[in-house]
Amino acid sequence: MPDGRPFYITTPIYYVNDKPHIGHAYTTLACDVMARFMRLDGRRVHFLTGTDEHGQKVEKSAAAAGVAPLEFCDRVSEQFRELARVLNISNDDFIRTTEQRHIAACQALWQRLIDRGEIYLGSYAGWYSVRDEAFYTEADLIDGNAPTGAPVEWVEEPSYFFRLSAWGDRLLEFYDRNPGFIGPDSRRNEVVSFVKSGLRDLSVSRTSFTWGVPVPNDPAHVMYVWLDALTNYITAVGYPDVDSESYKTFWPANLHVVGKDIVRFHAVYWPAFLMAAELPPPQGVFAHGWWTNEGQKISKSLGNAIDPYDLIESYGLDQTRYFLLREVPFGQDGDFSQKAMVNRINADLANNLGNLMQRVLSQVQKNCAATAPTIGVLTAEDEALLAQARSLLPALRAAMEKCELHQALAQLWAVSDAANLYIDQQAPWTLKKTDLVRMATVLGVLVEVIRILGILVQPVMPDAGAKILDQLAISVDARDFAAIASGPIAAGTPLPAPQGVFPRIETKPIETAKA
RNA sequence: GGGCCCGUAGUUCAGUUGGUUAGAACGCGCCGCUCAUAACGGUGUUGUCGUCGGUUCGAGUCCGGCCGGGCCUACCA
Repeated sequence: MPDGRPFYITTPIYYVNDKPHIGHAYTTLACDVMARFMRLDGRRVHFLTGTDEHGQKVEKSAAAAGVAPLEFCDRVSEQFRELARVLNISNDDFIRTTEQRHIAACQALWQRLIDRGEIYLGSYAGWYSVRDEAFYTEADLIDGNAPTGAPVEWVEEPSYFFRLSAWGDRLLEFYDRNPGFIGPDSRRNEVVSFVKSGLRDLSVSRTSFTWGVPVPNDPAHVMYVWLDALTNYITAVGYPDVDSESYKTFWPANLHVVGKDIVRFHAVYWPAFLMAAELPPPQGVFAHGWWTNEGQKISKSLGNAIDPYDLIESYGLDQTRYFLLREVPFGQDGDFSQKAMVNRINADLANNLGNLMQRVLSQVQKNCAATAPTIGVLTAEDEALLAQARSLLPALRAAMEKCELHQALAQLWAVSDAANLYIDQQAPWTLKKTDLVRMATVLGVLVEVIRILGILVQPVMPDAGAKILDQLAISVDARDFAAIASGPIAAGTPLPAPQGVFPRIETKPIETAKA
């Protein structure tokens, strides 16, 4: 069980030039759900998140804040750690690109690429705008000026290049052989057409600033931030020690979850870098979408960012986790609204699952002497409901495999629906007057279904899942997926008095939009 | 400009390789139940499946035009 098949999943490392917001929370949450699922399913999981700390922007931001770059990074990186704590994220490691282990990994990878002739020294030339601190291509220019209107000058500077142009065909072949490498399909199409349109060599060093990983044997250059950043995924499992236990176990990663804005870096550059270094590319890259807030695009100018801390405070942690993953098909854009949030919480959590538990357990409490009911002869209806609940695990595995987190939740709730229907049809409150043995069987079947739901809901709602299982007096070592098969709680096991797990929201939605 | 995707009930969306009366959830109306967090169950409700035309015995499901919307089109990350 603990030494099951490895599963290595990563969030992107978050750029410290930005404060944590809903987008970061969402990505990390999705990874956490998959990581927890796999762990409960007996897989050996390595779940990585962290911060990306180099680059010109960070150097500038630090200067603006009047602190040294590393000190600046320390502060912001800590905010991301804090977010992970508050979200109850189960990451196994938190990497920072300023760590020594990472710098060593980057330099080792670089050297390997140099040795193979995949990186060469050339010069980067283009129209540079001092005001924008950016290069523009000929096509970008408008009337000889930058698109921003700033004046530009022709600049050439020495730069190392990665021979990306040589990898187009091999990338296409790789995508072809691994149809599941990029998800969802729409992103895959984009990436394929991007690669088909032809790749140019990639400038992978900079001389215009110093806050980065020094290029080996050429201290005037620091590495291009994406080469640096992407390498974190192998740093964290021990690279360059490819003989290490962790590297051998976890590389290649099973899944890099990313926002849709950084698909190209993960699905094109990263596998190219790795293949060029003769290292195996990751097995999957999945891009999720963006949130809008009450129908509006989130932007700094509108000041309508969604603060994850506000959501948690207003609605509860597990409620927030549930909403973000249930409301929108994973991979698509979605809209956050107070109304939708309250609706999900009340309809799915309070009315459906929460109330199911409450009505079952309160009857058990009153009519079964507060002990687990004795299950007698099963009818076809009993068998059908139990079979439906027991078929969840394989169905959820399939959904997880495809990153269909919303589908997994929909399936869970379909069983909760079925249980609500079953209890109405069986009417144990009527059986109480006519057939106590049958009543116990009905309640016993329901308790078993709730047990299974409680176990399976843990990846998304760890606390709520624990509360559900606490109320069924399930010991902590009987809460993984393997325990599903071990069957109902022994009849006669004392059960505590039921307590509501998911309260309804009766009041008006609370204001969470941050100005 | 080139490429990809989408437009289905009030809302959010499902709709395998074209095939009987187009589905789900939420919302809403009515009925039932009373164990339960005024929750649950039953039942009903509305759709020219964006639009025009084509292929076909038959198209939401394939082809083309048009309208509307979104995304990608590399070196800030």
